[in-house]
Amino acid sequence: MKIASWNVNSIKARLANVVDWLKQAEPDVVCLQEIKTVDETFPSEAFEDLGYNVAVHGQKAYNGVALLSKRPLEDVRRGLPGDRQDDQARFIDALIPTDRAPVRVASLYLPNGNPRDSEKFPYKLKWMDRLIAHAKSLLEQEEEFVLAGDYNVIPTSDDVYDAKAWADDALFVYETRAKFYTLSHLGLTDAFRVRHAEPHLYTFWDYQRGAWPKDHGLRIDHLLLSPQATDRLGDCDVDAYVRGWQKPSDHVPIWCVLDE
DNA sequence: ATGCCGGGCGAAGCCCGA
Repeated sequence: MKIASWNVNSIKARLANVVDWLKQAEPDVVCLQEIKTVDETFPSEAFEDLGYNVAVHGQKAYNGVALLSKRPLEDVRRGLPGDRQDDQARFIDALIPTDRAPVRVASLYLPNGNPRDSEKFPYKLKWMDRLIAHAKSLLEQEEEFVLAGDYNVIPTSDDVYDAKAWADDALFVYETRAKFYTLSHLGLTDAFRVRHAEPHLYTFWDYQRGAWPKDHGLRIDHLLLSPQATDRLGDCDVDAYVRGWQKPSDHVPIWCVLDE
């Protein structure tokens, strides 16, 4: 089962790209972020025509996440537990049956957190605390799971083109990375790093300053796997080529295969 | 790294992203 994650930066603006990529990549499950639209205007038909079931947790103009799956999407849950005041659409998960154990797949869009002296930074850290608590409860329930999405976290200096330039950014400061390590140290595996040890491989390149041709990127989209999912991990890679297409997202898909 | 690009909203120019 091939599971992919992609921050598309507006599903309406990116629909043609997403459909073209789906036809080539043929993922079984897709986690989308920054769809930037409400559930009612999400272009579900385009994906249903390709054989996908669709679950959406949308929001007008900002954020918004969705799941596409060729297998059934069961027990769909919208929103990250832990803060009833939080109305930003940044989390959806569902249980997906497979030939082996069912896998719970989450599509998450972790807050950016900049500027660091604004209320956005503590919101990011609190959101990460809630994600840690959610992962703990999934582990306690012994569900096999994949937490996929745009984490807005640069895990190490190997994951950024210029670590010094990003030293004080909310994606890379110590508090952010410490939360990410707390999450992964629960026993989760950064699937990409199982298959790729070499530094300076990215999932995001800014639209500005010629970041793509200069390969000034960041690795901020991640697939974190539970222990049982890690036991099934096959290949894992980034489809960087779509960044070179016309009208690209600034992020590219990351995917992994869970053996069956 | 300062939003220079790109999207939403809504019909110009501001908000937002990383």
